[in-house]
Amino acid sequence: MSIAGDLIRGHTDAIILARLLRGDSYGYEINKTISTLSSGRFELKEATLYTAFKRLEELGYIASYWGGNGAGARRRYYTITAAGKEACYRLLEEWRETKEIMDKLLELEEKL
Amino acid sequence: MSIAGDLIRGHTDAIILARLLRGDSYGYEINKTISTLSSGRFELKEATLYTAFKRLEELGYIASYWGGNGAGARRRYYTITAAGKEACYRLLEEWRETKEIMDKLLELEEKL
DNA sequence: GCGAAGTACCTTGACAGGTGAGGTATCTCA
DNA sequence: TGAGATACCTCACCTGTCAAGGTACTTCGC
Repeated sequence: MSIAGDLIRGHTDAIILARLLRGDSYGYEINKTISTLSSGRFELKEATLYTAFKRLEELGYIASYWGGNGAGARRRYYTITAAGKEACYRLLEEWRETKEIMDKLLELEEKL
Repeated sequence: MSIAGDLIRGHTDAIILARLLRGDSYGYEINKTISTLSSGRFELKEATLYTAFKRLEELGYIASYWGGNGAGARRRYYTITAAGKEACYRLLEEWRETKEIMDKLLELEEKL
């Protein structure tokens, strides 16, 4: 694992919601997409993914339905809800802020 | 709290090491610096900070010594070790990578 | 002289999220 | 028929955060 799990902790929800913002999807596909987009450097473990789905559904941020299976087992699709969209935008904003602050804190050359 | 604790999880070590890279310091001061640099939006809780110190010292990334007290109680100063510097550079690189990947994963407009 | 406020450190227990390991079921292709 | 890909799910464990609580010293105002 090139990127430690704790680095994505707190970001998994944002990642999943952002993915669903682009259209309904199912676990296996989301996992593949993340892996592909990150060139294999990020990897959401299956257990992490499915617990996240459960959490997000309980929060009312996503909803699920059984969809047709393509090649393989049946798929459970997820849609993002209105509340989920709001949460997603909030998380995206938080990410922007986190980046900004982290860069400031890690910067080696700035003077206090 | 504007930025949730889980967002910095996995980054606390990097923050502390990066701070020590700029010179020896002690817990209370580091905490203040972080709070100041982030305009109060980030806040490492004391318990988190001291457990991190302990962890980092056990890993051999930092070393401590009792220093003169300025105004108030005695201070325990921390220095970054050679191993700590290495770790710090590695963590900084990881942060750069994390940012890049996260931006890709959260991006709403890109086409697959 | 006394109390409040600031400086400075530390520990404990609870909690939440990530994950290894394990399990189930279906479909395709050789 | 068996391997490999697709697809889902759960449990027990580990680690890091943090609320709460504690100690001790100094300065400053009253």
